[in-house]
Amino acid sequence: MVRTPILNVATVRRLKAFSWATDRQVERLLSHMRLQYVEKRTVLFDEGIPSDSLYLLVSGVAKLSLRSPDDERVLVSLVAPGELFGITSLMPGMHRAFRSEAFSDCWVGTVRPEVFVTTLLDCPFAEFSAMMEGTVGRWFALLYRYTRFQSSSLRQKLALALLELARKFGVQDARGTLLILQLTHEDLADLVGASRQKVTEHMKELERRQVLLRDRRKLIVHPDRLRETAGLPPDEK
Amino acid sequence: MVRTPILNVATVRRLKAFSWATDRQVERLLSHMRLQYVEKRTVLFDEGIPSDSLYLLVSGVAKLSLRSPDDERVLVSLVAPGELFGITSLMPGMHRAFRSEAFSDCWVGTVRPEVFVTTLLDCPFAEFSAMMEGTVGRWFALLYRYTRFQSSSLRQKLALALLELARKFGVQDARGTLLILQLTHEDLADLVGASRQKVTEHMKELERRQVLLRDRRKLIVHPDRLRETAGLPPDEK
DNA sequence: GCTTTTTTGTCACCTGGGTGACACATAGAC
DNA sequence: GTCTATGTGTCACCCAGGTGACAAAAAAGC
Repeated sequence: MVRTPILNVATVRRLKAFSWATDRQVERLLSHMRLQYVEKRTVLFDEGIPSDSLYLLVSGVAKLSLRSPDDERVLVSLVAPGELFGITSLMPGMHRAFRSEAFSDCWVGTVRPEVFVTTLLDCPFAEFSAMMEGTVGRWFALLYRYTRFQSSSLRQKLALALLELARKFGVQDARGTLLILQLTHEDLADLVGASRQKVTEHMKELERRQVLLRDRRKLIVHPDRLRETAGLPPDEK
Repeated sequence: MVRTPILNVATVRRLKAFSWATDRQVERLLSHMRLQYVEKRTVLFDEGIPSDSLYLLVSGVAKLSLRSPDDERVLVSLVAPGELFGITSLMPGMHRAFRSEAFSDCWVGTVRPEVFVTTLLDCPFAEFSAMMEGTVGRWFALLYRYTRFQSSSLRQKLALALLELARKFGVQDARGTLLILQLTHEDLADLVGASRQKVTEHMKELERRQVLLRDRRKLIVHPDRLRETAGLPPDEK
């Protein structure tokens, strides 16, 4: 028989994530939190779905993972009791980057991110969330890239890196997206963690396949084809 | 001759990071921002130093990198004009995780994170910053691990992963730090992106070197020795 | 223009880690 | 206790990508 865990103000305040909050805030938060028992292996949320709740792991162990192009699963992280997860919900219009499932039987608390923010910080959620996007959004994008790197070939890593560069430094051009940046193969090698020589080889190959082309030392890339070679689903914009 | 760029309210409001702010807020922020010209290759901040300013890249390209154990540099990311960086300053007591230097000649704006937060969000910095730690702190820790993975051998990756697990799931024990978690070699393999067989081999090796030991299916690790095998500087706590 | 330095392209060779296969150990299930 | 699952240990073999070396091509100085 499963016992409902005690989740009172004192218990919660002992968690690192809430140690700075007042009793009143924690009390209010708890009154808006839905507590549920989740059996091992149950999926809490899956990659790609809209991100609209924030979770608190009360007991047990949860798991964040993602499915790589060749369908292996990458275990991104294990969540310990007392941790908040599902944090993309704090940024506007985000979708889940990882899948979350119970690694063992868990008790999980769920709150709406708006409630979480307005209760603990008393500032409008929209502003907080825009602020998060402008600041830690970069971390998130990096984490996204690096976790995908995990199970990728060099060619796929290059494609992922070039996609990120195109998003940041790309301008539309008749022939594709022009990167307004002088990058040497060595820079790219440092970015994907490979040797300069192999980067040269793969860049030639990508050029041959018309995934990109070079005008002097400027690159012009084709985002759709990059997504394809990176093994990402087409577009998603 | 270098011209000082125009940095007025209208210009800044056009940046994605500030599009949601009011004119008054942007104006106040600008009045507290120090603008400086930074020549290519100049280091803005280095890994490990206390993180106490927030930066806005006005023009040019900046670079975030880290030095790996074997002294290669990993290029973590390139920063585009209009982006904020040096974001660890928004979390309490953090140190720089990456080195930042000018990839090309740049104009860079500097603000104190307290001013940034209180101006744009009008809530106390201490609370905001504690909130960040409790929520996006996890992302940051993950990013830290994954960027170090980049230039590490499998043994080093295992050590890094085990360190993270020890921090989250470790309890002190006479023989070291006991992980209260049943992990199979397959789980570890998924975590570091390797094959189960090689993980078995390296775990045996780590056991032989007394970096860790096993009691039934529970692991007891030795954080200092893990740091050493991971190629991290000793402790830092 | 010419010279020097930096980048690119291409080798041949080596190695860390992936793969498949199978024996052994352990731990639940009954 | 026995049976079956799942986890661990260890092979032999293969391949993506690292390394070093060097020539050709672009850029940058001057």
